[in-house]
Amino acid sequence: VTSVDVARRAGVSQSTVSLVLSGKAQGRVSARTEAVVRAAARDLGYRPNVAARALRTGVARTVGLVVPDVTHPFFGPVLRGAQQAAWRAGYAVALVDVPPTGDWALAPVEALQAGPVDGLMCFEVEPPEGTEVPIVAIETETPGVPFVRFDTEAGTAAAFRHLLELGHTRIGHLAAAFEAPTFDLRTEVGRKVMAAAGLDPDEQPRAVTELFEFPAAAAAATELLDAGATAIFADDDVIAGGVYLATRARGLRIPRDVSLVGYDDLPFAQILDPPLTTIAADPAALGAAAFEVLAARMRGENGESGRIIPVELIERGSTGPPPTGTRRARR
Amino acid sequence: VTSVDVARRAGVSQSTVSLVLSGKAQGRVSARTEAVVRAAARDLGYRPNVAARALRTGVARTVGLVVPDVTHPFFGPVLRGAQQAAWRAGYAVALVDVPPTGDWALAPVEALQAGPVDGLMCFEVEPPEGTEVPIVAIETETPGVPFVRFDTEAGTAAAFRHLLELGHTRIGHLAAAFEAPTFDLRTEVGRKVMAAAGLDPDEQPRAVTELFEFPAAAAAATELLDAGATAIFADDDVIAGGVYLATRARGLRIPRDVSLVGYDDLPFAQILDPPLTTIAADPAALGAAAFEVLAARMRGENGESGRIIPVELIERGSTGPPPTGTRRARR
DNA sequence: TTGTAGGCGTTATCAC
DNA sequence: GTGATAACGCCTACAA
Repeated sequence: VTSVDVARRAGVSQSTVSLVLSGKAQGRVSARTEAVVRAAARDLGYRPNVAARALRTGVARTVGLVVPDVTHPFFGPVLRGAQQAAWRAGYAVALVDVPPTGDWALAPVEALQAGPVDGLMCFEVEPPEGTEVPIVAIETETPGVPFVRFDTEAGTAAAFRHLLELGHTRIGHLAAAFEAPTFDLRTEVGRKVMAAAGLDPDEQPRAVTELFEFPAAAAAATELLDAGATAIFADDDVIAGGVYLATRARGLRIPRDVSLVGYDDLPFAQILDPPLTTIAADPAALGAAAFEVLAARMRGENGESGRIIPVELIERGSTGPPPTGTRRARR
Repeated sequence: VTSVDVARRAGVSQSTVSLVLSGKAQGRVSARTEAVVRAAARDLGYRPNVAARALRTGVARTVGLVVPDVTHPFFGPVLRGAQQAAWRAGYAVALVDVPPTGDWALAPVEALQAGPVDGLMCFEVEPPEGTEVPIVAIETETPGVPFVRFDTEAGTAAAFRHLLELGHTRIGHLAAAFEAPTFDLRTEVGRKVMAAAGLDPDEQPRAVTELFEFPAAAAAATELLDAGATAIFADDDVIAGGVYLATRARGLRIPRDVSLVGYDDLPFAQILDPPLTTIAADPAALGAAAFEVLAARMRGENGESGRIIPVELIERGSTGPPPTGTRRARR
């Protein structure tokens, strides 16, 4: 069913149908004609063909969201936030999951360049070079590209200060191997805060996990435990989850033997035993903000260069004072 | 940059370009010409305009995946599985998150009908009526619609039998209020298995949670605890997570005081304390299978009417024998 | 082996 | 106020 069918049924020309249905009928088409057209369209269940419209107007009313791993629980809410904001603005969101490795990693993104997308939101993914459409970077930064990100500096600093105030002097960093500015920043801020507190950052243990998976994180956490850490800052709640596994295997208890701070406040943080102290970030807000910044860019406004979203330390049960000397010596 | 630009640069006609680049040049275009065209296309960075192609061919090479809640951790892997299968077949996947409530719930789906999509995969969402494109239902069943789903009967039966074999005679069902065949099936199978074991299903406690969220599930779990359940079958791992919260608040221990079986084997199941016994289902396989069935339908093959994917009981630490009479009497 | 021509369903610019 | 008419970029008979 095309606009021609509607026109025929309404007894008008096809262009009148187009005028009416695209809302440009103001003072150009009589109210009577307009009503007839609308009725005909409804009766026929007419829906404009998006391909034809896109071809004619050069606009797809679709934006792409590129993520490195749909599987990570953090993305669901991000997508939902972006989707809602986009929906309100009359846009659809195409989700693209780029394969973690390999040179063809960007193949899916390139496919989008072909025109089905009017803009791109890249989450922790380096925005492709030489793109025609507007881009917004999420949780990553590239010169000249507008961005949306969390206040990682404040979040990380809050986490380390919390541990420091509890009296810890041996704070391990359980880091993600994933290459992204947000993780680099955590390392940097952590070192700075510890240095400011009189600790030598180079003396503090550090371990790296390749995957955002519990067993991998547990292996890395074990290194930290072996290095005598009494507190651990994990780059992410999933990684923090690995610490629960590692301590359990060692017969250690959180927070009695080791304190732990995670990052993201994923839902499962609250059901762990003890519940995880973590930095809460609102992923839906991130997604929505990303779309808004992108929308402004698509409208041609170049004002806003980025947006930083606040985060918050949630103290739950996984942090406490360091163990006394005797208890620590036990192992 | 259009195919006309490529043609001009290669010194051939536009149709020759089209022939070459759509792979239909076999024995119709000379190797030399073909090489020239390809070079020109590469130099110019030509990418066919999908809108134009879709308009001309009537095919979008895109399928939609409709989910009720992107936020649930189960979907990430489903999407990834579908995405991979689709990608290999040259299709893109458009993710659509339908708002959980309200009449406009299907608005996003309707938007897709307009033509941007060649097929639809509906996850736990009632497939819309009178659709033009092929549909496959995931984890839901509608007469006449091909489906892909897990072997819920086997999974549920395995869970209940496991509890029964452990000696439990008071088995609570912590159910999701979410309206879906897969959940109805769990109730039905659970009752059947218990009846077969000589238990009166109507005597067994049952509680319902509206949301797939830990606090809500915890509230419902508390009812079951109050009703004297010594074992709980949860419709889902997230819901099972609520039981950890509820037992902790009550000072009860899993599995000493109450046994628990979840469903889905979400990643966090392994880091809970004790690790959760659950029914493992492979969500990526589900997504991939859904695309395959849909692809067959899109090819016009009407043979396969559905596919059932096996699941498996993973015994971890959350199940054990029921407490002795004395211990139970204590509370 | 290559080129010509027509049309997919819209929107937008003009005449009427 | 309304209706022809011309693109948008691509694919595909069919003609040369």
